[in-house]
Amino acid sequence: MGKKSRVMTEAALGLIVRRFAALAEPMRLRLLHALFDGEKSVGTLVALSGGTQANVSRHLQTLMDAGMLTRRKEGLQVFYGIGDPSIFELCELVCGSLEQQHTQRAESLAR
Amino acid sequence: MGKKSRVMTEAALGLIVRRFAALAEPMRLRLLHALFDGEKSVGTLVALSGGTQANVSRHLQTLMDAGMLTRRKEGLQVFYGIGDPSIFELCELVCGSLEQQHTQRAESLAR
DNA sequence: TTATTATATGAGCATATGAGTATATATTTG
DNA sequence: CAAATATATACTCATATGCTCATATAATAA
Repeated sequence: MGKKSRVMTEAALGLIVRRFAALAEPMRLRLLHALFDGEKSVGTLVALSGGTQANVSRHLQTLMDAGMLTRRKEGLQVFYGIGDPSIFELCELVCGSLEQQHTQRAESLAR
Repeated sequence: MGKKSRVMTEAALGLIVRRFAALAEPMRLRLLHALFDGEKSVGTLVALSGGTQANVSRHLQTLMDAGMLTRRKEGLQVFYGIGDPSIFELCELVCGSLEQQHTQRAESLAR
C-alpha cells in the first residue's frame, strides 16, 4: 500500500461526517452519557434523559445507524449499550480541549 | 473538587455539540484537511476545495467561531491555520474506528 | 482619488433535522 | 383469543443549515 493514503475520498468523508453529525445533538450526547456506565433499556433512558419515548427511540436509531451502539432485545424491553469504545476517547478529547480554551480565556481576562 | 464531576451541564453540552457540529460538514472537513500541512490563504483554500469563494469564507467563519482556527491578515489576504491541535487527534480517532468497523465488516462477510 | 484585488456578508431559496402526536408492531400475560 | 406493556415508526410542522448570487468592505496600486 505504500505510504498511508492521506487523500480523503468522498466516501470516507461521508462516513466521517455521519459520525460527527451523530454526536452533534444534545439529546444524543445525553443518551451516550447515560450509557457510559453500562447498557440501559429504552424506558430507563427515557426517564434519565427527560425526553419523550418516541424521540428517544429515534435518537437511539440514529446512533445505531452511526455504528455507535449495541442493541439487545430481552422480552418487551430493548437494551442499548455503547458499542464503539472510541466514543469515550472522542468525548474526553473534546472536553479536554474545551477546558483548555476555557482556561486560556480566563487567563487572558485576568491579565 | 472531590471526584471529577461527570454531570453534564447544559452549557457544557452546548459547547460540545457546537464542536462536533463544526466537524459534521464535508466542506469544512475538506478545509481542515487542506490546513493539516500548514496555514493557507482563503484564495488557496477556494482553489483546493473546489468551493465558491463565498461558501469557503462562510465555512471558515464557522470553524473560527468553533475556536478551531487561527486567522492572520497579511495585506489583502487572510491566512487561516489550525489553532486547536486536538482536531488532529479527533480525526485520527474517528478514522481509526471507521477503519476498524470496516475491517470487521469485511471479516464477517468473508466467513 | 479611482481602480483593482481579496475577503466577508446580506438576502433568498431549498433541503435537512428535530420534536410532537398518533398509531403500529412486537411480546408477554390472563 | 384479548389486554397490557415496551418500543418503533408515520405524518406533520417549525427551525436550522448550506448554497448561490449580488454586493459590501478593506487594502493596495496607479
